Amino acid sequence: MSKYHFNEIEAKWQKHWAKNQTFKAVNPSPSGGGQEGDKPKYYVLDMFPYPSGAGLHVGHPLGYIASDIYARYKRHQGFNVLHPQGYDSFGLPAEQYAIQTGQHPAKTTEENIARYREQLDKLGFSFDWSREVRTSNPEYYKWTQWIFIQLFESWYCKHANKAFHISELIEVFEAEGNYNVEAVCDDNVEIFTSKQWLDFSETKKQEILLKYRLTYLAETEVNWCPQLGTVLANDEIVNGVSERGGYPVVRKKMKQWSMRITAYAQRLLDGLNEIDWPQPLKDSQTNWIGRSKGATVKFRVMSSELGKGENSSLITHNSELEIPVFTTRPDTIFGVSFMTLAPEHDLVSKITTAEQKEAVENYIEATAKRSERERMADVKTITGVFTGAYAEHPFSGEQIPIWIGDYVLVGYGTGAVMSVPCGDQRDYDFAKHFNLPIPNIFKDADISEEAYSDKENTIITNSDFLNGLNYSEATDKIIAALEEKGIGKGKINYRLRDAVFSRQRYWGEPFPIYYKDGMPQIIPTECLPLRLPDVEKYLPTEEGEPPLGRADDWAWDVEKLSVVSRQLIDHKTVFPLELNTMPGWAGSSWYFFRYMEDEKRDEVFASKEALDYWQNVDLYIGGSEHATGHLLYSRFWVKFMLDRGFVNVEEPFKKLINQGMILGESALIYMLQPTDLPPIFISKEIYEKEEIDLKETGKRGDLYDLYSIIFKKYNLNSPAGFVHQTVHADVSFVNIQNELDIEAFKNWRPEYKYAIFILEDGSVYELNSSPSGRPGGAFKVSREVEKMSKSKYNVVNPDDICNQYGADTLRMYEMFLGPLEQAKPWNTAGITGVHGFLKKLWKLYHSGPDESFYVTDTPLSEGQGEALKTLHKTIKKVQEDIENFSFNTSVSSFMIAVNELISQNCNSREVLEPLAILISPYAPHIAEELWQKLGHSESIATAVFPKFEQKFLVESSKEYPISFNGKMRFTLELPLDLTKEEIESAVMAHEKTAQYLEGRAPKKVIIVPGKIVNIVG
RNA sequence: GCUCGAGUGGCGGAAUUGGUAGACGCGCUGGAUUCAAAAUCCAGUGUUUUAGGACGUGCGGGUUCGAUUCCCGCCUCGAGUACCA
Repeated sequence: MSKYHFNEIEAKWQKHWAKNQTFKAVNPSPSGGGQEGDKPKYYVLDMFPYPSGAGLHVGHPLGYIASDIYARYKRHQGFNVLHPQGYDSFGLPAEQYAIQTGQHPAKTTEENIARYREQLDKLGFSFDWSREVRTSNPEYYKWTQWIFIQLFESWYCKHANKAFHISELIEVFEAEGNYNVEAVCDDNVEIFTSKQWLDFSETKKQEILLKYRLTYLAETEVNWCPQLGTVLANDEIVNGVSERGGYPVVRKKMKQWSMRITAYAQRLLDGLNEIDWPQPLKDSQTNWIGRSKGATVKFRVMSSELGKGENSSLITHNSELEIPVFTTRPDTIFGVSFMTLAPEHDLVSKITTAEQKEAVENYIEATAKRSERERMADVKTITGVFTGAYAEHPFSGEQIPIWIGDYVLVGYGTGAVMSVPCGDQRDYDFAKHFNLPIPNIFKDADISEEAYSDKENTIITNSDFLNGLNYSEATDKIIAALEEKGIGKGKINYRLRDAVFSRQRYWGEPFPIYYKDGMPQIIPTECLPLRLPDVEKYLPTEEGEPPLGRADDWAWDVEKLSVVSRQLIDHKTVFPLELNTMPGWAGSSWYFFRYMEDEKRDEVFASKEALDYWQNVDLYIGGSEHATGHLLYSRFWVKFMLDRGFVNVEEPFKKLINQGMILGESALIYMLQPTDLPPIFISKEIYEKEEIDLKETGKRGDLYDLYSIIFKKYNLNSPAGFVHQTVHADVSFVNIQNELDIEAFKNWRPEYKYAIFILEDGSVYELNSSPSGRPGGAFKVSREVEKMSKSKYNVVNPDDICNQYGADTLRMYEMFLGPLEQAKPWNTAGITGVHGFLKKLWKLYHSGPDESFYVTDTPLSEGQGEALKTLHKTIKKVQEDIENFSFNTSVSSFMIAVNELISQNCNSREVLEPLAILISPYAPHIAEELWQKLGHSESIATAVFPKFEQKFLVESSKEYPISFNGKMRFTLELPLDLTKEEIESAVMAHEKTAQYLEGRAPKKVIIVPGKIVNIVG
């Protein structure tokens, strides 16, 4: 009578939840009272998606399902749960699409969001949509701009180790100049007194302040991608090409906004100890920040004319030039035999001698031509050139030749190294290649083949006052000596660079900045948002300006306090606005705070009460690809916002889980494309057999005979070469046996319409063969596991699965696939098992006549304890599993429980009611339906999670495994309250024991009560 | 190269503190039901065997009464990162 009609049930409850706002989170009232205020809070967040035109595929929901299970579980546990969702809706694809079609990105974004929402709703997530955010929404990016202004108006004090308002810095400048200021700032800041400061012009003051601001403008060498017409951050480049599109990237100097994230390097590192994140993710942040401890040392350049003279005693130290280097091994300073500068180093042109000038210039030109990618790919080739100049060793006074080489990177450290060939492999290789001396300063170390880089197990020698010391002793002593001489000091260096924050794009947040006398000025915060202007085209201008350069109304009137036409720019009251926009990570670096606010969104980014209540994200779920992007930038912004008192947490995400990627199983087809024929497709086994035969015998076989028949038929000569290629077929044309739907495939592409197919049985399928006369053989494709992508036609849409099996099945199946954090290929082979389970679950509650709902209220009597045992075993397991994010194993537990309860003919409310709650985080729709049938009018969402009671699991006896020498031989049921001695005598008395002992006396009997018995003998 | 992770049946995977290896599901085999099919239900399913057993968690060793689990050395695969001084 009542079958499991999942489609009806799911639609019904999705509608019900939306209508009743079942999952709306409520902030406690400011007075502190209210029902919600009594509950502990819990904040579960997914990394919000970029709404792409392709829609959701089955991989997207994996993390959302996991977080939804957790959020629902926490509601059952009595928490006030915040589980919101939104869209990271600024981004390149919408803009690329706009360039191609002229369609406004806002419109495509809107459409894509609508589709995403429809797909998400079908999966039954318990999101509170009333708090949705969209980063491209002006009401939202108003606050992104606001935060930018706060960064602009802040500086970082190294002494207090936090950020302060810029006005506090100005006060210091006015009172005493900048002599005592310890700030994170540009390298080239001049020292001035308070008087000098007061005498500076306004523009000069602004210029100086810009060197201190946490976001600043600087001429920086950036990764420029000509095809995309924009700058890319380091984490947007993969293997020297752009992450999106795979276009080449070149180095280029541009005036760009940067974020002084380096100010926070140490705190970003330290914070990792406070948060519960996967170790690999923490490791990659640690590597990205790249802390290394060492020292800076200044080497004085010798006057080059004298330096090359034979009589070195004549050399005077009158050279003004110094080369600072950073080294992690100051203890090896007496091993320095040359120095190497990066080709781009500023000093190169100043120190190069006349004789070497030509060689050096040629070398610099040659390296500049090599792209970053070539330079990276070709690490083996050693190149370099001598500058002709020498430096003086700070302790021995020896002259050290100065070389340039492209193994030294201008962007790291000081762009120069002191080369110690005996201790560093790169220096060693360079020295060998150019025949430079390799003095050995390690006692008993063999450096005939390679450098000796083990710093722990060595004693320094040939090193003057460092002789006989080990690494750490020598390091301490040399740093003290350097500091005493004033030519160096201990230093921590970070690999982390300041983050470039400008993008030459349209579809991003406009900077709230205009330019007066070339200096950036902020737009008053009360005028925000500064809305993105309309443009006719989304491309850069002919002059190479970003797309915003095309906007007519894009100037700032300081009197009217509004955006006006560019025509009106007079640099007196109307000024040009910034043309760049912010990068994708701007909006995603603080969105988690926005969800906390539900009412005063116009007044604040999030109110103090909301921030105080929700604090930070308790559980964050998303992909590991954001390890060094989003997850680092968010942490940086949160630390900054804490410093300035806008929020009250040091870290945004307390616990983080990376869900593994669901991969697609692409369908690949072998193809031969003759010049005058439609393509010929070859079934998998036929092709692969031929490949093997060809390899083994060197002869072409059956497949080539088939080809010649085909070619003959069309009066063609066989092509000279048989070049096969593989093409992707849409996975929807392929069934579970990897057989292709040939007709669907032919209709897919016009060029395949007349294609010829060689089937698995060797027969040929052509256009002319009528469907009835079609040969019996199937056509098989080969499979390859790849990332799901539109271009590989391996995308599986969750909607199809939902229609066929239901959202509850999809949810449970995705969890059942394997551990959450593991990457796994999508394969629907097992889905029927999970679907069958839900049908059985339904049946368990419908054991009445004609499959009608039947649950009895009669309490279980003594003898029916088995059902309660099953229930409590399951409660225990499921609760542990959820808390350990081991969702795959709890699905098995549910299967076991339902199988057992069916065989026990259980229909008791005492068991079936708690079971419905247990399962509701996983399969919420069926659980709600059963809950309602059980007679409840309230949603199951906040029903109290069943309490595990040990008493139902107490056993009186145990089936002991009896093993001999560690091998299990038989089992023996014994009461659990026996002592060791009693167990031993019971086991020894058993006939099988004697049989396995074969007359030997046991040497030893190990008894672990409640676990095992092991007899050694 | 470096860092991290993983190797278990035909497949996805389980075994959370060292204690009966292979839970659960898929697939496969046989059976029941059916005119037939779907669906459903029942039984079996690591390999091997002389039917007692032997072997079995990437490979080789070790610790232990006992190792998928701990230690040492290797192999393979995956991810990240890369001339970082």
